[in-house]
Amino acid sequence: MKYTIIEEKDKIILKDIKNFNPKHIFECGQAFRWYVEEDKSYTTIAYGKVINVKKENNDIILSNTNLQDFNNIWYHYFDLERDYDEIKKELSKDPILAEAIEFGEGIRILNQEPFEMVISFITSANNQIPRIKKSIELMSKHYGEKIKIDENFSGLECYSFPTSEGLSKARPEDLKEVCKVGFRGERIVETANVIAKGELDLNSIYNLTRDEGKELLMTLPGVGPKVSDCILLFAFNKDDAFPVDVWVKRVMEHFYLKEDTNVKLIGSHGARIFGRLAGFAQQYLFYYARELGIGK
DNA sequence: GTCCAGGCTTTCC
DNA sequence: GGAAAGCCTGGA
Repeated sequence: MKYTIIEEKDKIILKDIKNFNPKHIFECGQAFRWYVEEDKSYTTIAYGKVINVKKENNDIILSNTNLQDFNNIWYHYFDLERDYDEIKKELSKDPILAEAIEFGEGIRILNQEPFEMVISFITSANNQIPRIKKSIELMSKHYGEKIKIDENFSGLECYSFPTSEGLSKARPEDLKEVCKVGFRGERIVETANVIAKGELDLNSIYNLTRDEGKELLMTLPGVGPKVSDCILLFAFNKDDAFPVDVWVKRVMEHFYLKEDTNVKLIGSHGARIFGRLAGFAQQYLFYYARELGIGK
């Protein structure tokens, strides 16, 4: 990697780093626990920590952290071991993707926590991003742990995402009334229960293929084809997963298929033309379609 | 076994 | 008032 890591008090600076834009990363649909600050920086909660991510010219400044957490958590969270130049070069052979990549040049696929991804994407079904974010914050506040934050950094209260044990004890009615998850309440509690009891070991999925992991995840209540692909891509590094949501359906029909096509066929088409990089293609296309309103 | 319609909570545009 | 990062159920 060509960038330089500089350590300052409560800060890590990634100097001259390419392929890293906080807006692109957080707003390409993979994450829900982020907040835009007045200076256009992003504050995010993950792995029980709170950090601020700011782009200044060619540098990225991570605040409220240190070198130890950077090495143990954020380096992998931001997928810094991966060479995005190579991915972009390969995908840019497709002229449509070349344009989508230019538009969302700073996208990276985060490595997020499995249980949080499972519950977040169950919550996302037939839902809207502002409401999904709100429900996730409410679940964290009521069933997670309060995170201690240096008051010099922020006076806000932040909570870690709940554990499976924590959420398994929730009542579906409370998730509906307090956390505003609607009909997804039962699914969330039942899924948390299965995982808390060890009937499904999420960690086993790291060693499975996309298809094997998908089959296992789809046994969980509220997890279907689309949600399972999101979990596989955003938590388990299955880069060939190609989640087909309404936006990807629109953009694929608009640019590639030229006709109304069912979701299953769009998924197999994406797998065929993008192969092992389908997940990255999906993220560039999703961000492109959603920001520009393509096909709407 | 596959495919499809209808229902689901509530918020957002 | 329709749509929303879909899933589940029942029937053909």
